[in-house]
Amino acid sequence: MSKSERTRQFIIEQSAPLFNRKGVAGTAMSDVMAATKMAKGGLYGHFESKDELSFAVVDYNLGKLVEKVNDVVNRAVTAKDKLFAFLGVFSNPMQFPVEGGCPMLNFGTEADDTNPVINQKVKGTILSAQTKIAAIIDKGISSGEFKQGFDAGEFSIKMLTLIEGGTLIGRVLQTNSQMGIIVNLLKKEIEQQLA
Amino acid sequence: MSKSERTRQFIIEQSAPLFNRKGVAGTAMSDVMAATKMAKGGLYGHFESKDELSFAVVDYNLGKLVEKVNDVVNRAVTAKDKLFAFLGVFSNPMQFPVEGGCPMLNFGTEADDTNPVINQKVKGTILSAQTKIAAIIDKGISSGEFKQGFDAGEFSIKMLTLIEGGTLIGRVLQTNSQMGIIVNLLKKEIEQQLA
DNA sequence: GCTAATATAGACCGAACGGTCTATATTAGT
DNA sequence: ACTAATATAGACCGTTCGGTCTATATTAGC
Repeated sequence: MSKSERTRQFIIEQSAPLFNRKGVAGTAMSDVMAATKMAKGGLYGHFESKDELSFAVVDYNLGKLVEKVNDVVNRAVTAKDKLFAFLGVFSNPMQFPVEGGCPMLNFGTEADDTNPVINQKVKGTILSAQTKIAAIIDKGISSGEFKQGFDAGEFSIKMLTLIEGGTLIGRVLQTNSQMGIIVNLLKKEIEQQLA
Repeated sequence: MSKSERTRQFIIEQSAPLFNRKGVAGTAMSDVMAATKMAKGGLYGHFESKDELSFAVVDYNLGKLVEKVNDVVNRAVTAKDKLFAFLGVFSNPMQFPVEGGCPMLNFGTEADDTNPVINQKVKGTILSAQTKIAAIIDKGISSGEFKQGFDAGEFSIKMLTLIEGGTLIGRVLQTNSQMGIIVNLLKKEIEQQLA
């Protein structure tokens, strides 16, 4: 990795929590300057606009989340454990790879009306997350771990919806308790589908 | 209502969709000037800062939603119908009283880290919504409409979480279909709790 | 160690931001 | 209809925004 590439990556990493916490519109290049301790000229040598930086940062934040989920899911063996591991990432906000909460939620709400590029990125992440959940369930059914009747499509939608809704409510209420209830609820449902 | 009060209300109403769509940080006073066709001096005669206006607008948007929910819920007679009516408000985005989607979601995500005043307003609305759902269920249990075992606390959390999560995902994916699935799921669960 | 390429700092720019102020309309009370 | 109070327009202000440009460091190849 060249020096330029390393610096670019450094800028993205330092900006990631800023954008995730304050939003794209709410984060100024001066904030990025402060976080990186670089001057404006330095930054604009690596990104030709704030837009370009924000796209890279959104990719980074979404990517970190996906990476984390893949990581814990792949470490688990059974389908049930994989689903539980997936839930675990969202059940504890401290476990989040980037501070500021779930980037799907943060960038999803900000971008929906105003920023089609970012909207598309979030869209892709949400769809792939649902697909991933459904795939785990389908595999679990094939292997005989889950009942035949387990509706993978419906449950994957429900699970991700509850996760995102729970994240929002948890952040607004500044408590983890409701998310705990939600996650336990989902775990119970998963266990009921064990063959 | 005095002229001043009417004008103040007019400004709030014209600004409401702006803030709901573009967010507080994303909406400029120049946008408000355009929407109201008033000059800056006129606006600042009624609000001493953008902050004060944004607080009033958030109150208005949240209030309109609560009002709409109360309206349709009160019109229903049975507990089941009340819950269904509640869901109906969120199932169709066209039914929303203010364009730009659910203000709990919009302002909730924007404010969580940056704006304690707005955060508190959203917090209050979410809690009162959950309380309202739980109250409907409890009444339904008392009247014998619902089973004794219907867990009002848990279900109210689940229902609002699914609603908010579904709203987010619906907005990001730009489709109503997942929300339809979520709402049907909730309706089925409610019907299963009928005595 | 010299040189060519690259990376960076920081002064600078115009535009847009939130906000103020005064002169002028407009209103409401008598 | 006159006047006192109120509401409004729009010029103006300092600040901050995203972005540019040039002079200077710093790097990498030979």
